Amino acid sequence: MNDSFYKPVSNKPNFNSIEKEIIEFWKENNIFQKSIESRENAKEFTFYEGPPTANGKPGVHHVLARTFKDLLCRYQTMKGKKVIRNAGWDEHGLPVEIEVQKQNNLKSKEDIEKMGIAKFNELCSQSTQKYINEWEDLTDRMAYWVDFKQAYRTSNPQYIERVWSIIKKLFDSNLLYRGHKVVPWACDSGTVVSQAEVALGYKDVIDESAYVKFQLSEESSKRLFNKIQNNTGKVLPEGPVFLLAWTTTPWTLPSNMALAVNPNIKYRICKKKDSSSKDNEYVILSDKRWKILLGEEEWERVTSYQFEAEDNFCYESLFEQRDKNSFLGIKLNKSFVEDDESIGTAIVHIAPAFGQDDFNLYSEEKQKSEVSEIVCLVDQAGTFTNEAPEFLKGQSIFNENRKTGNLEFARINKIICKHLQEKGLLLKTEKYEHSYPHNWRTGNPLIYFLRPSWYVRTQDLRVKLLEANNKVSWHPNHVKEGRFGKWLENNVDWSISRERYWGTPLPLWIGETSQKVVAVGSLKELENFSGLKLDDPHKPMVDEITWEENGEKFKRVPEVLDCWFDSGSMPYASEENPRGTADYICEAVDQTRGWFYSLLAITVSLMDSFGKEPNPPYKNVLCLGHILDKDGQKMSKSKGNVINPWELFEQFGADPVRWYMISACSAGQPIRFDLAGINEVMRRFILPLWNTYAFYVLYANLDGITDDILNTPGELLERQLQPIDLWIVARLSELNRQVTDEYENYEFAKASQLIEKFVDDLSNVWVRANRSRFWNTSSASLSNIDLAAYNTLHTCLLGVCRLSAPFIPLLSETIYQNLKPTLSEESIHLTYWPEPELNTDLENKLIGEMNTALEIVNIGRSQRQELKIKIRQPLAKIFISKDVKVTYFKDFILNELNIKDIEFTEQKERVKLDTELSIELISEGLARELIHSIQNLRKNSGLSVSDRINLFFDFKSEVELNELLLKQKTYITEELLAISWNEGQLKNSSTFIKTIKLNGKQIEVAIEKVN
RNA sequence: GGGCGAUUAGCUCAGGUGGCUAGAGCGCAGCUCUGAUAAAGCUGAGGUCCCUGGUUCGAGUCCAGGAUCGCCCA
Repeated sequence: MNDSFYKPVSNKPNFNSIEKEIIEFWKENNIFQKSIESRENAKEFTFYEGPPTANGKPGVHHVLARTFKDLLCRYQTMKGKKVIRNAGWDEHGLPVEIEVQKQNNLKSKEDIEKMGIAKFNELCSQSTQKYINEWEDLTDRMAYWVDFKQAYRTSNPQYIERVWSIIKKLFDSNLLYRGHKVVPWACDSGTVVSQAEVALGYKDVIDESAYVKFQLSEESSKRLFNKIQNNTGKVLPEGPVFLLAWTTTPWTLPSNMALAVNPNIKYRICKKKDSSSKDNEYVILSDKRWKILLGEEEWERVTSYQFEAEDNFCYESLFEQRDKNSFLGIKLNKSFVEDDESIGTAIVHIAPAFGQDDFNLYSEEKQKSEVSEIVCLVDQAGTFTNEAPEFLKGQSIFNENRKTGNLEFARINKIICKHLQEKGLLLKTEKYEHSYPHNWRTGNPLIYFLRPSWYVRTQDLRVKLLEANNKVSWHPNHVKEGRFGKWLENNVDWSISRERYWGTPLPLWIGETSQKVVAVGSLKELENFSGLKLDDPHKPMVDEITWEENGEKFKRVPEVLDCWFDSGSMPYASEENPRGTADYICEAVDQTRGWFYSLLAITVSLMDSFGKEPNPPYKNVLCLGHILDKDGQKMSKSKGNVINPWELFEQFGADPVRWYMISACSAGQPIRFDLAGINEVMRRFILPLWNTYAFYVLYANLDGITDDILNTPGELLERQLQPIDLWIVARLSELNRQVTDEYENYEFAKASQLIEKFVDDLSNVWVRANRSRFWNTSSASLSNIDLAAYNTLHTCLLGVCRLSAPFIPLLSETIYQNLKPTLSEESIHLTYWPEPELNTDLENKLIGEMNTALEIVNIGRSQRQELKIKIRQPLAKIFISKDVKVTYFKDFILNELNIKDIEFTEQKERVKLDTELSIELISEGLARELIHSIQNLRKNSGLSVSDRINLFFDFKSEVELNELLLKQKTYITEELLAISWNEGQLKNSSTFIKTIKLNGKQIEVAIEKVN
């Protein structure tokens, strides 16, 4: 039918192409722009996009995040807000550099510098552009509305300039300082190795571990003996006292600065039994270990001992006399000094240059008192420096393993142990197998190594960070005080510099002699200092800018910024984004240490430097879990379980995928992504919704329904709405209320479940019970009762589409476009969020009574089943207890149960059936049996719903049956759209013939299509 | 090693402040219904609510300890 009012709808939809049409429609008509412009003077709702790095293809996890980003923005738009959302791209950072290194076979920083930093950075820049088109296409296809034209980009010179101004502000407020950081370091390539890369390179290796004797200083051992005497009364003969420490990295011993012991651990002081020796030798170690390490034969226990803060013991250097001030002595630590029965001595050798715990201990000491600089006797290539003991100077800490060709520590450890052995400072060595990080590219061991780094004093801001966090609504809530709160509570200073190339250059220039630091806040400022104009502030150009001041040369520090600082600066650094607090951000949980943190840390630091109260940069955060495959495994290329979003969209369409993600995701929990789940969503929700829509369109077109007819003679309520119509409208009204609440609470899965239940009620209760009102047998004009059915279904379809438009923007738009009343908004996404149709009292009354009616119907059905009376067989009466309030839905009950009359009586049971069958009832039951069979025949014969037919019967000798059916002739012919009723011999082969069994008796039936 | 989260039917998941005879959807079995539907309805089978203790008249829910999985940090 070409002149039908509604566009015909296929009941075998191809959602992929249907959705693509809508995307085209949006583009052609600038619907996204209109959704913002049409709210020009409205209150703003701010959304910040966490910038992805576009140096890889987007995957399903991006579809997940983008679904949740999109839906709330669309909802808020419908609520009337002006929702500005600009895309963003994170262009800097190590991941990009590594990608480029891989592609160009650059193994080390040396290789990069050989290539030239300018060339390298150019390649990095290109690498981030490579997939932007694909990102945009995917974003488009999945119907995520975000403005790419206004995208902020972290490598944009203006963006960098603004980041500079933030750094300057922090520096001027003394929130920035230069310190050190222990990092995983690859001596072979002279680079830092990222955590992710470290994880790639763990290997089990066997190292020579050493039990080393540190001699207590004379003064300290005197004090120790006195203390023991005072505490226990024991007088110990004089003799050297050694602390036994254990290390798996003897090569760090020359850089030792302290020993750590735990005040909670019980130690044992032992004395050597050897009587031939003049000296009485003592050793201190863990009580749990002395028997094993020393042995009862040669050693005796003297006393137990626990270290205290006042002890303040000192010990002698293991090697040639080093500056005494460079030793901190014996320090207490409860966290990393452990007492293990099978390993160590509970005395830990501390080399701050080569371990994070060691460095932390040093830093704490430094805060308490003046201490010397960190001792680091190995350079960044792994060679002992000139300050090292004579026998080590210029030696490498590595040697090549003859078998594997890889580097190892074996040689240097042997040399050092041998040296200590000769000096009597080594108890013994022991092979020790452990998992140790290696450079995953070269296979050589990494070391933990102290490097200079710039820090933001975020530790001092802990309280303020927590205060700001307090004002944030987290979804799920436990992240606030759990994962994120705990992270903030244990927050340390943020190391923001990286010894790399592709990043925002740190805008700090240092005077060569005075070491005076100047922070530069803009390119203009830089020009003022240097007299040089700079267009692109990246390395290496920026490093060429120097100037002289009072004869002193100022040069830039070599580092670039941590790319998290870039993205976290986004509210302040990008022109494209509105400043101020975001109403909403949404990323995966791992961003607690990433973007969630950098946004907060930068905002709070800035506020602090302006002397303002700490406030968060975001009000609501939705944390998403990670996507796993259907078996709970991480998706990875090597496992081959990665799902390509494009294939999903082609197979199912974007909206079904979105709906699956929304309905299957509990906030913050990992989601097991299963194609079977999308299929289920299709069957459970998408197809019922679509089929209900197709049903409406099919019959509305057949009945010539138009917008005018729906709207003229009057409003919905003036039509002859049946009780059941009011019920489904009440359900829609209730749904509106509930769904709105769930949206407001960020409970999107719950909202989706409510919508699914409604569509189920609409499709399987309301439509099923009201089919006949759409199925007009005669061409007579529509009754008001029938019109009311069209009105009701039309209202419900549009209603449910609007309530689910943020979730399924494409399909809801498709339906809206076909059903929307003339003069209504151009797109469903330009409409305003609907108000509930009814008041709650009326809602509750209608829904409550209908629920009772549904219960009655269930009881009736199960009674019929017990009595073995098919629904097709009409019954005369149903008796319902007077206490049951269902009068309003009387007709519904009678129709559903195929019963003629209802009577409310005093009775024990709620429901009782009158099972007596009159001739009339029997003939009607038979008629319905017959109709059912012939309808199937029509269907199987390929006739269309509206085809007219001629009916032929051969009743053979079944006279009784013939009479019974004749009584129902009118009913049967109307139902079957038959224009003639013929009895006798069946016609020739042009008809469709079937043998039908009725009441155990066989008759022959044929139908013939009328042209 | 630390932090956070999870563990409930074959599968995917619901179960504010303790009252549960533990639910839903899918799947399974039987029956029913069907001219919009790739449907639907009814009935049924299927659970030591991860384990061990504790608090309580009462614990899936609260507390302590442990196990396993995931993420983050060491």
